[in-house]
Amino acid sequence: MSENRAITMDDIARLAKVSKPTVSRALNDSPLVKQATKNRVLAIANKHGYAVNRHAQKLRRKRTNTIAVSLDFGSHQQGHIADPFMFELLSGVSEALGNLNQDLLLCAPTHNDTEAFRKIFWSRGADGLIVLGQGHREDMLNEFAATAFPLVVWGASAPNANYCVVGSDNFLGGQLAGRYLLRKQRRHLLYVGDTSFRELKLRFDGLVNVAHEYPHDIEIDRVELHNFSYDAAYETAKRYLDAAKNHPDGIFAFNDTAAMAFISAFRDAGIRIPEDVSVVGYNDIPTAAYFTPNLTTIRQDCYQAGRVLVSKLMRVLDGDKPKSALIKTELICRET
Amino acid sequence: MSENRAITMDDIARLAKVSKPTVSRALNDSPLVKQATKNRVLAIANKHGYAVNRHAQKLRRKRTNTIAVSLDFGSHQQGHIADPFMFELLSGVSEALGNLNQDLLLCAPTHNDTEAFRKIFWSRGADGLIVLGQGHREDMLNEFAATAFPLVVWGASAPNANYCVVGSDNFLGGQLAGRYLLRKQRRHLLYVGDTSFRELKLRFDGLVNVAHEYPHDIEIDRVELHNFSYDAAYETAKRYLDAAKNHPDGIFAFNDTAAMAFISAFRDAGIRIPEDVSVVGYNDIPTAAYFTPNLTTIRQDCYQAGRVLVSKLMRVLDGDKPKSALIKTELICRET
DNA sequence: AAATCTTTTGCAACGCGTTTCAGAAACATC
DNA sequence: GATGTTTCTGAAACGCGTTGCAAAAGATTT
Repeated sequence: MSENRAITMDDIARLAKVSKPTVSRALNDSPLVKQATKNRVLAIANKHGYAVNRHAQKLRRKRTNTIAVSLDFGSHQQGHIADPFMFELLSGVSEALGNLNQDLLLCAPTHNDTEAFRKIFWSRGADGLIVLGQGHREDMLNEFAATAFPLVVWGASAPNANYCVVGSDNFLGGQLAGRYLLRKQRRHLLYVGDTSFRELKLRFDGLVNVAHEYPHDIEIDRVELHNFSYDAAYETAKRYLDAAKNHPDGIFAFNDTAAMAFISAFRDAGIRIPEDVSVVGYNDIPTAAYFTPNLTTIRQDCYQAGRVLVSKLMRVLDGDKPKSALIKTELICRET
Repeated sequence: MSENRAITMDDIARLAKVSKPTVSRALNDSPLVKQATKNRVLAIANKHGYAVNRHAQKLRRKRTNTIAVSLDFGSHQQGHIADPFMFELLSGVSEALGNLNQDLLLCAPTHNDTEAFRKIFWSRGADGLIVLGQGHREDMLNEFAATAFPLVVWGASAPNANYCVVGSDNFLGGQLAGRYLLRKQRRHLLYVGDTSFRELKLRFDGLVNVAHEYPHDIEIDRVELHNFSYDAAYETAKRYLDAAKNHPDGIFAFNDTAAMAFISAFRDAGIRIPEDVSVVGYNDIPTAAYFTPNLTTIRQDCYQAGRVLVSKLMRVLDGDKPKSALIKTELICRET
């Protein structure tokens, strides 16, 4: 075990008394090699704990079987990190990649991610890129896609996007939330979220759409929330309540954290929830189910999301130009 | 942009009218190359968006500048995933690795991770391994370490561990929780956690230690919780309450999720929290601060954790045998 | 047994940087 | 101007698999 030089394919070849190409072919289960030879080579390789040097391999082949995944954790300074949902999404992607025997190179984008991503790609660090959370980088991503950079993005598809986007059916999500609130006899709705993000705008649109088709007059407010932390949401809720003459009776928040923050702020202001105000969140993060009150929310299937993201990317790698896709989106009703 | 053949170092050499080795040295900022030449080469390389083929590079050099990180998400079937704290830890590790220009290869261990890990290492997929959550795999890890497999583990150090372990000061964490509960005049404590995990045993020990040094008689119960999901914890809490004649007035749970589950179960049983029972969790996950009631908990500094894990591993890679280390551990008191 | 076709195997080249070592160029010393 | 140093550059080899192609071995046909 303690040889200082790593064991190579040449060693295996010598031990098996065949040539190096034969070993290579045997390990790759090539039909060119006789079964008996294959067995012998494999046995010897196993016995010696041989593993192909993947850099030599990747150098020669042109595929690296590695997918870069970009996930914005948020910075140390900001302190707060991505929505817990992103973790589940990462989990789904990880599983899907694992099933396809692809390595997962995790990248936390920094200030100039453009350069970083390009570098990874140009240097053959990965065959393609999965971006979890496009944020406001649509232009960059479009530019990437234009230069045949294989990528797939989690989010909402822009009309002019020339790359494949996989995401929750945000419009439907908004509709589901809207219908739920209207069914609860709510008439004055509040949407909480930064509509400069395409996903969040679609959720708002879905809400508005349902409200407009409703036979009664529905009032819809909107609070633009530019910071994703709980504390910022809480503060925003406070300010909103201070400024508003009458408070809404239904809230649809762009994520569960914001929903929880608004619930807390409203409660702290003496408003009863769920009696006076119904609230719907988004993502069904783990704590949503046991928040007090249990949070009604919109769930996305993160495992399906992972699978779809990965399979789309594989098609991109094959030269296809797959269509964007929507992930199963459903209301999880937790009214007590 | 659309040449089908990727640009190589030879191309840059030709364009800069120097030899390939000179380009290599210029890109690596070697003192052997004249500054003027360096500038010229770099300019040309930049202009053409050249990036070193990292597989050729890694093949030749013996370091890959890649660190594998093993993170157990839990399986699709189980559905539930790792503690949110793991996400923060991953974030910390990611940041620390990024600062050192190391790539992060994310591995979700499967049924036979032993083989998987070995393969990664033997195949030069990574220089070393960071294991987030050793679980019950101490033997495997010991075996790994014995064969000069560079690894660092997040968790608690076993007496016989021959690898470096970085983790929260679990004993201190238990003490902090214990002191907090005793300060609140609690006399009948309950520890919730699977003490077959070394970390969780230490937390229990810390609690017991403080109780024993206390001038009054303290009763300590223990519930072994083998499933990490909220629902399982809730069920366990229910069963515990059904079986117990009198309930405890202080709870220390091995993580925040379990703490929340116990709080909910106790409340659902008509027990007032925090009036009747004080509860302390562990990890300070994002939702802890805005759970109702706000959860008092033990916080670990995940960024420091990431930094320490990475720097220890770097020392292992340099042939050192660094000592295990404890991470800053503090009580976050959120009594209202 | 010779001729033909298949199935297996091996030689040599290749992919793309890095490193060793020798040699050229530039500069200093006498 | 000859000699010795120091600084810089390039030729060639190397790291380790994979692949094109030719050759060997074996099977089949005549």
